[in-house]
Amino acid sequence: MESSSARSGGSTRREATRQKLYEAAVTLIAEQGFSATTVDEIAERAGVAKGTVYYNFASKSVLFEELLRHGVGLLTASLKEAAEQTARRGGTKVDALDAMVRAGLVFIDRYPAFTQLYVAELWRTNRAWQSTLMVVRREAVAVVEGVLREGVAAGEFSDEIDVQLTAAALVGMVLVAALDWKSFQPERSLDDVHAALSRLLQGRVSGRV
Amino acid sequence: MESSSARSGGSTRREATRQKLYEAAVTLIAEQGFSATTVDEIAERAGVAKGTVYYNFASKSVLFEELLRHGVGLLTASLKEAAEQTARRGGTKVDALDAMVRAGLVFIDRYPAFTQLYVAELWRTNRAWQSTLMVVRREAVAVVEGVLREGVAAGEFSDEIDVQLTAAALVGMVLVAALDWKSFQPERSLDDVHAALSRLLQGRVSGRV
DNA sequence: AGTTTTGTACTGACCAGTCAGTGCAAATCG
DNA sequence: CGATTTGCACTGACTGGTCAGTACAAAACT
Repeated sequence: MESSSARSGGSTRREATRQKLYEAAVTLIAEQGFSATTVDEIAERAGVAKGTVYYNFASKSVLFEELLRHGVGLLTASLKEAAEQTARRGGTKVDALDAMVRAGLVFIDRYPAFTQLYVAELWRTNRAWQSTLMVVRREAVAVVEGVLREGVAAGEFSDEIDVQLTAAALVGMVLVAALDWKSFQPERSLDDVHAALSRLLQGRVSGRV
Repeated sequence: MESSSARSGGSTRREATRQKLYEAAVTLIAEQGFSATTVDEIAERAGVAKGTVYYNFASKSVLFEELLRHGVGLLTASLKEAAEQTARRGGTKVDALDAMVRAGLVFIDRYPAFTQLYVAELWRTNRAWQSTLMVVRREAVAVVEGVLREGVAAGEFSDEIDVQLTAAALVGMVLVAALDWKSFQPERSLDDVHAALSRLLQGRVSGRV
């Protein structure tokens, strides 16, 4: 009954084409923006005929939306994994936050173009994929908010903190620092960057410990 | 010798038109991005003919570049002012950082569209105004870096902090938190948001004080 | 044998930038 | 004084090019 080549869903060939298109689109759109990137360019960089793009995706915007969903899905999974692993090992909530900072850095290190593109589109309004982006953002930030809330409940964090705003600020801290790293001092190591952010996170900038 | 009608520089009329064009362009580009915004739209929103745009600016990109310079100039000045005022009053460097956080929030509160657009374009590569943006960014971040460096020199901050990266992270923290505030909970007061960020800045989230 | 990809050619909407011309107020002229 | 010129600011129809999306027959995969 079962086919020998394990196929879960679509054919492998088609999946490979879609993957190539994602990769081509992500770098081009990160560099130039959505509107300035042409479908011809995407097809060419993917090494594929233009018709193939439209055989695989209903339109340019749909391609982009699926790309967004795909990418943020990876990030969210990675953040969750980091938080859960820390919990399993009996770490504190600060440890969990720190692990998530690292997971964020690893993600950005691996997919800098996606991150760039995500930031560039996130606060736009009046765009077709706005709602998709909103949903997907909530999922990611919610992971951070969850850890903060648990920390408050456990008495590890002050109950005066504003969970939502603090989560956004933490995400912003990592995002901007990492993009800066990649853009302006790419020779530095991930550990190095992580150490700097850890210090800031734990208030060891101003305070003597 | 001197003319009776004291006119310093350009005519008032022209200046007013340029201002209208700036205002129209900033909101449209923040919403849709540079490439997706047409010159016709900008002209229409400014209540001006298309030709007038080209009478006042050499091209669409030039209009945008001057807009960027103009906006970041305002921000930089405001940050400097905050730092200097704190110094004059004999505040600590943490106080100065805090004052700059507030200045940043005030700026974003007043010019949310500009901030949006700035973030969206900052990490793009291969764009015409890339170099302009780079210069202008350095100026703004340099103000924060300056305060951090002085703090280290004065022994107020650990000399192990990475000035450049920490500055970027702080800017990111304020930027993203503020955009989140404006986008998702605009009813909150500036003081409220400032308080949350202050707490984070001073490590009063996790640390017992 | 059905699915996927290719290559080429095409369409029609859209858009940055141009240009000949208008309106108007101050300056110059006769 | 009235008539004419000058220069600035602005206008909006027009042009030349670009690009998303379509069409389709032949080829390549699985």
